[in-house]
Amino acid sequence: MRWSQAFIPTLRDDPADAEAVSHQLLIRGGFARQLMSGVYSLLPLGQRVCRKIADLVRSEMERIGGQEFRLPALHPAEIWQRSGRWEAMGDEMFRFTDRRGSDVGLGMTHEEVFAHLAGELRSYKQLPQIWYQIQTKFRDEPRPKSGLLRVREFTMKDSYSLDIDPEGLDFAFQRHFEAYRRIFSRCGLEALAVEASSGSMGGNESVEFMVPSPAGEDWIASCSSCGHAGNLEKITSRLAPMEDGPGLEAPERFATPGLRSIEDIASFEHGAPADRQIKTLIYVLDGSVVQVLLRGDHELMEQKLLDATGAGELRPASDDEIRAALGALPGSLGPVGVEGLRVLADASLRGRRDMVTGANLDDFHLRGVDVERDIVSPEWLDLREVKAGDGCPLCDAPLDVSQTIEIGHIFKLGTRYSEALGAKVLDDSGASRPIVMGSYGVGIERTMASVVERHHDDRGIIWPVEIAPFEVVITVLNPKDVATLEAGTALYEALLAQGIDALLDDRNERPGVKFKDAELVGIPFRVTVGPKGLERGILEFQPRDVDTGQEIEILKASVTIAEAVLERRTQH
RNA sequence: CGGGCCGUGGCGCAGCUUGGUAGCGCGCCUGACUGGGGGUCAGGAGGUCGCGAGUUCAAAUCUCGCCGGCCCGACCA
Repeated sequence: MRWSQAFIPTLRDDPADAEAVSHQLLIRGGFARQLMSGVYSLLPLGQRVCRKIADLVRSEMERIGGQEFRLPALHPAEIWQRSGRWEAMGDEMFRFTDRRGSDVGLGMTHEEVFAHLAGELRSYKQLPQIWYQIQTKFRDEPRPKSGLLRVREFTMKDSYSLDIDPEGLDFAFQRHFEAYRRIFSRCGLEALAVEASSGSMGGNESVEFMVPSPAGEDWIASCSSCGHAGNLEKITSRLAPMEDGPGLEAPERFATPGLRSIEDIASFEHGAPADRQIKTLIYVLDGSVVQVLLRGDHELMEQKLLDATGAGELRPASDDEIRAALGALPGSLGPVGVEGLRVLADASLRGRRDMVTGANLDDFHLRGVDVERDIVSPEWLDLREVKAGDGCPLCDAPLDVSQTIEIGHIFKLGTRYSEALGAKVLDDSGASRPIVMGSYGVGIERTMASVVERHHDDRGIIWPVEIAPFEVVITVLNPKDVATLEAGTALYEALLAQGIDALLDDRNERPGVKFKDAELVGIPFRVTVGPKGLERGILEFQPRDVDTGQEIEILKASVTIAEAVLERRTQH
């Protein structure tokens, strides 16, 4: 491609509404443009990068035996009703009614369609299968943000494994795990594999691939000692044991006028430090009011509450609901003596004595509370949010907490979708069995944006060669100088002939403009062709990630450059 | 869905308080000079001031409504 003919609309200034680095650079560099909230056009450069990522993903899927499909984006309501997700997805699914009055949804993922197709399988002998596609997904996100990181229309590679039994699923899952490691590594990303909550996908085990970034929306905890890591929605921690005194024979009420918060009680002279308090939260879980108990210095992780109870919906109770249930308002709530309400307690409270909590009487608290003695049939669950410094659940070393982007998620689904959509095969004894499924996703544009988050400097993007829009840019300093332009063009053609993705910057621009653009756009190698060098028979060759260039002989240039590029293409 | 902010040439912004000729930088077009880090000079094009009502002799500016976008939170395979 000749830059003078290319559509690469670079901008000198960052767009005012771009916050994330990847957003700024992808817009400024001419890779993408916003069409509406959460919807972007990929320009030629962005399309080239995404195509390379998709091709790379495709090659790794084929490597583990994946077969590519092309599936509709338009889905009849019926198959989603069968899996129960037509309702469950709520407003996040784009929906419309066609001219005949049928409900149609835009596909946000393809478990249903693949499970429907899997209904054509008859025998265990046809298994295992890995089916995949790389296509557009639609999700009506409540809040699109951060450029291409969180959007409403995007490209996803999603694959599905079909097996006769859980052991087969385990194997397919492991194969995907390895494929994903290769995919992200080839993209130049060090992705952390973490234990994750499966959310509304169902299933019992899932692993997310996370890239650390300040633009991320997920928080993970990881152990630098043993490598254990998990999404904060999932991971638990080991806490230092608390030494409680004997406490009182029975809880004792005391006045706490105007004291509402854990902090208030902690600083009250007759109170207790936060870790000696019981925090009482009232939630409505699938329509019924429940008590949630945590240690005073802990926060509730709502996703854990959903996962632990299997509930579909959760919200904090209103003040009216709380008063009706407990007779007091937030600030004076406690679990002691409460009957008829489900009590969900974080495991950190187990066995604690001599605690302080609300008395269910406004402006009064109780001291000397013995959890086992005074609370009616609590259900012990892991509900608290892990904090940095908590002990690793496996090795007790302190956990780090970091902000990350989720670029891949792999799930063991089990038989939920195959049962709902009738995907069954006969096993070796002639019995009908539902196919055991796994589901595995990678966001293509999000991966591109994540690479930018990880690979940039103050001048622009620094693409890994494997997914760079072009591998080499030849900067012709003065295209009006015939000899210079001819030398640049000859090198360009020589590189193309060797299969190198080269871009010839033949624009009639000042050198500074062309250098700035090349750096902004992030092409991994730049060759500068100028009259002064030509007189000496040399060109300047400079990798984007290095500060200084090196001189190379013009006669050997195409070979030298091609070698450098090939060396940086990952081996596979 | 709650809270905050913003819509003025392609991009970044000023003008709005106190109503009266729409402005700046960059970019773009033409020409000349220049040619190793966003160069200089000269000339030029380009704006329904988000949309709609209202107030007014007069609205980018004041009022109301709507639409769109961004950020924080809630939510989120």
